[in-house]
Amino acid sequence: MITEKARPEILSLIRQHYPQLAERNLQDAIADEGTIMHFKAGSLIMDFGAYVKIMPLIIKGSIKVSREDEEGNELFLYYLKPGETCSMSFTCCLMDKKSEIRTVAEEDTTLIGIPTRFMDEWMSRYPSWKNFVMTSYDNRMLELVRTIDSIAFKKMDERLMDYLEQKAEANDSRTLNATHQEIAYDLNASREAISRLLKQLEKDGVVQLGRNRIELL
Amino acid sequence: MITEKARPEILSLIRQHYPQLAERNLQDAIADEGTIMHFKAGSLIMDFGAYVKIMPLIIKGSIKVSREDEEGNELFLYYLKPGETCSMSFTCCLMDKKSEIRTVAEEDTTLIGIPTRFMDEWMSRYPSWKNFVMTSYDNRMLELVRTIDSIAFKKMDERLMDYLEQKAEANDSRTLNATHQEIAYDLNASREAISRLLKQLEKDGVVQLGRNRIELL
DNA sequence: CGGTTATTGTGATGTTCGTCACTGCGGGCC
DNA sequence: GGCCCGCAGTGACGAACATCACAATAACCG
Repeated sequence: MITEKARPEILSLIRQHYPQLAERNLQDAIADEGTIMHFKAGSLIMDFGAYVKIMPLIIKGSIKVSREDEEGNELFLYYLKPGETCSMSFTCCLMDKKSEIRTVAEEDTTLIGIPTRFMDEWMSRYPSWKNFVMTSYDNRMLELVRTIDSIAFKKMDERLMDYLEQKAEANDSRTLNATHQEIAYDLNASREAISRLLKQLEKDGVVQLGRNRIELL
Repeated sequence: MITEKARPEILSLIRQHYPQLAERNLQDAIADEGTIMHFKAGSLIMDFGAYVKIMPLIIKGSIKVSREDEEGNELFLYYLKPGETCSMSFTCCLMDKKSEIRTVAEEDTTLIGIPTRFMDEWMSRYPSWKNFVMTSYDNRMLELVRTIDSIAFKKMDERLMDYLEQKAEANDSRTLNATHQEIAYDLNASREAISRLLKQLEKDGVVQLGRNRIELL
């Protein structure tokens, strides 16, 4: 992970990716207090149980958010993309609580990290910040409900297709690099089941498979 | 549903059930704008797709929150109890969006309804209101993540036990009135499966079954 | 190039439900 | 009492995976 302070650059990035944060004073505050951070694809940004110290405003790339239970079962929840933030971090900040989720850089990712101590103050001071935070919450909530729908109501083949589509979008590419085992972990399924379903999808002409590679057609 | 304006009573209820909303001005505002509402057990408070017009502060009873997909599959999410509010309503208000959930009174329930147009203004004006809203969001988020854990990682017998425990708590009674079919709907399972699992739980000495009645031991 | 390791394919078998087709039971109501 | 009807119990069968045990490739590396 590489960090840098770069006031003018932050200003420009915010204006470009977060136009809804329109107040000049807020933009200045972000430029003053924020830090540009770079994460390499695959690097762990925040693990379960970690105390969150920054709130990320994502600029470039994408972040995979997932959940793990006590026994180590893992489950993919959703991706965060540029223009979005992690609402989970948000409450962790305010409440000084441990993280319930894990975040990993899906691609090479750039974000502006805001130290948590400003969250609360800005909520009262800048209406557009308040709206941004509330909207983020709402979007994440919706994302979680959709995840619930998916797990509760859909069968594995459909969940798999949804997953592949989401991953393709997060990576801006219809050709995905992933092993069947990794996918199985994300969907909390067995590798064999995923292999067989992928084979079926290939037979159906929906994907093309290679070693470590899945191409969506 | 019965509603009433009752300024002094609202003041007293708020102080009793929402001590964290400590600001006098806020309490006055709630008393001025809020309405006491009563719902009979089983009555529908808000359906899918409805536009939310009030935010409920629950005083007495409990509310069942559930989700339904396009094909009509239903799934129980969580209960709301006194001292809590429905964060989902909250964003619906702000964004003027349709509801993603259904809420039904589990017991006879009393709540204070706050018209949605005050939500936003109060957020900026009263820090304790802002904190209350943020905390509610966080709690609901956590509740959703726990629901995901339950569906994704647990088998039906464990989910059933969890469900019964939650229902017992919501109803303040270890003796529940419900048909196997109703439970099956809430867990998105088949009646037969629930019947068999309950029978097994009875054999294990965990519950005692009767017609329309389940007693937790 | 050969050997090692990561990845994928495949068959056999078991478990957890879902579905279907009934039976039995209990309570209310004519 | 006899009749319904909603609820609960039950057996048979199948579908959707999980699990286990390997075989078959493909990549990688000294």
